[in-house]
Amino acid sequence: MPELPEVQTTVDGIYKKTKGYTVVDAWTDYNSPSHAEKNNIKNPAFFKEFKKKISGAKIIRCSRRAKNILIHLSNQYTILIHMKMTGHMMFGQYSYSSSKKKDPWSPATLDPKHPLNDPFNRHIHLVFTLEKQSPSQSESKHLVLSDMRKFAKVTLIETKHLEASPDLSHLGPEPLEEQFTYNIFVKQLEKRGKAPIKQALLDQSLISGIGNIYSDEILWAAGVHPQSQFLNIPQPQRKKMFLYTKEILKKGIDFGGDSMSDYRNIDGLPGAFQGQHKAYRKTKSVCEKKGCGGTILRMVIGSRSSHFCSDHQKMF
DNA sequence: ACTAGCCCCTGGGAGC
DNA sequence: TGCTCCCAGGGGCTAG
Repeated sequence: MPELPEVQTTVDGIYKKTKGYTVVDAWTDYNSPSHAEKNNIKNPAFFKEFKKKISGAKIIRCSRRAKNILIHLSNQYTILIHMKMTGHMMFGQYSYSSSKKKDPWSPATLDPKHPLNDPFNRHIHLVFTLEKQSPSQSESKHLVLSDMRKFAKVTLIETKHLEASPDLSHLGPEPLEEQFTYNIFVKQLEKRGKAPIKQALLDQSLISGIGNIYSDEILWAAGVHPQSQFLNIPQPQRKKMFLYTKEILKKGIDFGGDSMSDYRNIDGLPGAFQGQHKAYRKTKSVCEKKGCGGTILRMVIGSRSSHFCSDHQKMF
């Protein structure tokens, strides 16, 4: 599922592929007005306005805040995309078939082995048609959102109001920024110092961008049991948690994200971090820590599954 | 001010 | 083979 490293990889990919392109059209089949928020393209009236406002605008920059993709347009608006569980963005050439009611968009290529033909890439519910305005490159390209379970949220915010918007204003600091120091890490986690540390790490208002996979991996590396309370964790383990938070998130980016589930990059290709897991979804396997010999267990904490070593992850 | 639990959604896997 | 049921979970929301 897209966490900080997957979203960062996506954002970098979108920027590389789409900078300088102009949005000329948008299409969606998200349509759940009974549950949709007012400011979400799942609301048909909102989508109509959304499409009108983004059409003709140029993509000038792309950035990330927590697990949100931010596509900044030349007209002072920013498209905000939260991919939730199963969303991922891809860039390429697609064609539309009006005869197919379900998933009518497919890659223009017919080669079944082409990465865009991966079944996980065939749940396209949002399409931006992009054009370069130079006559030599007038061919249309598409930036699409594949989202098997349709949890994604897409909205449009005036760029100057971004940080103050309800989507971003509650978010805690970015763990990979230089300003994110050990003191800030401690200060943030102390706010929920009595909650299981697993839940505190997932709390986006404390630290941004960590999800279920990376929190399991950070706690495994630091040797901390997921049910420990932060207030009881001694300083050496706290320092390890801090260092591994940065290190493991960076490693996730270096490996191109985690595709154990359905995350794919901008080209429709899987990342490789799933091969690096030490804990997440390794239930019943032998702990890989040198000389440990423990077993990876699974436990539900805060209605999220948590994976940890029975032996070297200590309860504090 | 907490937290537990529901909800959105669909494909994959287990069990029969 | 095919049906039913359970599970995956980010984050918004409500109820307690």
